[in-house]
Amino acid sequence: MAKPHIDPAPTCPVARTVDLIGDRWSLLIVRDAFDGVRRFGDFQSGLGVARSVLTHRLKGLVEAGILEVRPASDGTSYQEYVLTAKGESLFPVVVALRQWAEQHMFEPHEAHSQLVDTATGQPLGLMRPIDAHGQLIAPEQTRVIKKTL
Amino acid sequence: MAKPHIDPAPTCPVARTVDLIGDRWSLLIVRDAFDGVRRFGDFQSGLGVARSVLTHRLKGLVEAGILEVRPASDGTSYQEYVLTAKGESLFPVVVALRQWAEQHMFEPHEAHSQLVDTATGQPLGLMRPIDAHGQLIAPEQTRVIKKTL
DNA sequence: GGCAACCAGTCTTAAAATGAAACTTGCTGC
DNA sequence: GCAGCAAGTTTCATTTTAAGACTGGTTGCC
Repeated sequence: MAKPHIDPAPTCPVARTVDLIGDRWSLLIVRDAFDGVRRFGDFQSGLGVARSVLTHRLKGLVEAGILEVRPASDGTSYQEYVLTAKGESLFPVVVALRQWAEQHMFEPHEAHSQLVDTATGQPLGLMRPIDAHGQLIAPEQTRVIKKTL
Repeated sequence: MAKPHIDPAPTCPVARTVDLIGDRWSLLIVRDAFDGVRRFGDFQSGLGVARSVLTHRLKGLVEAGILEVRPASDGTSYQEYVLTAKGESLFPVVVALRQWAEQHMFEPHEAHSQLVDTATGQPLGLMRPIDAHGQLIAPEQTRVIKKTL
């Protein structure tokens, strides 16, 4: 793409996040990281992404503080990419995305992987937006206000 | 990007969703749609996206059943792009993304737009992954199982 | 009705990102 | 020591994207 001449620091949180992980690979890297993938080669073969692209994405995610590089835990002198606390906190995003897809992107008879509670083997509860008191809230009951400070 | 030679129908829900809305614009289009934007020109000027790209994205979102085209509500003979039920159900995804960004993508002093409950003016409650009984669940307490049918 | 302005795209072109695979270094295993 | 692996980097052809000119139908207004 040509150099996008857009706001480098949008005040909309959604826009800022999309700037960071709004590409074909970053979110899948994060998903794999939640699954325990840590090594360059494992991300590469698991995702089928070009090495050069993976290099850029990992670098971007590290710079963004979502992943961090650390020495390999298996004794070798290679390195690993591990989710930081900031990266771990993307869990709700990944779960929301997954739940939406499970409901809307598969035919009834179509097989798909599923995220379950390890303890019980049951799928997670549905994530739903709530108001300040924990009551379910619909899109029409919300609005975006300019800025906060 | 060169023609990505990847699985056209991955069994991972996250992957399938990323194939659909994992680009710099689709999610922002959906966000604007939640904000009431409906016309081609309004999406275009609001996002600053190239017209040709917007055309492709809108077409894709319509084909995916996230938006639908309908005659303009203002009496003109133009058309509008409106969220379908499937599109509306992306609300939790957008909210989760927004909440993550509000917490992690802004400096403490930095202004950002905010999503609030229209009735009370208060920000929404935090979305959190829960188990089948509504109890908070952490990433480490979950795992992905192959397929379901 | 006539005409300038507008809407929603399409077309063109140059810059940037991607995919694929070869190439490079520094480990590892034996 | 040496064959092979890990993690990148480089190269090159292809695909997208950005930016903006261009087009056909619609609207506003006199």
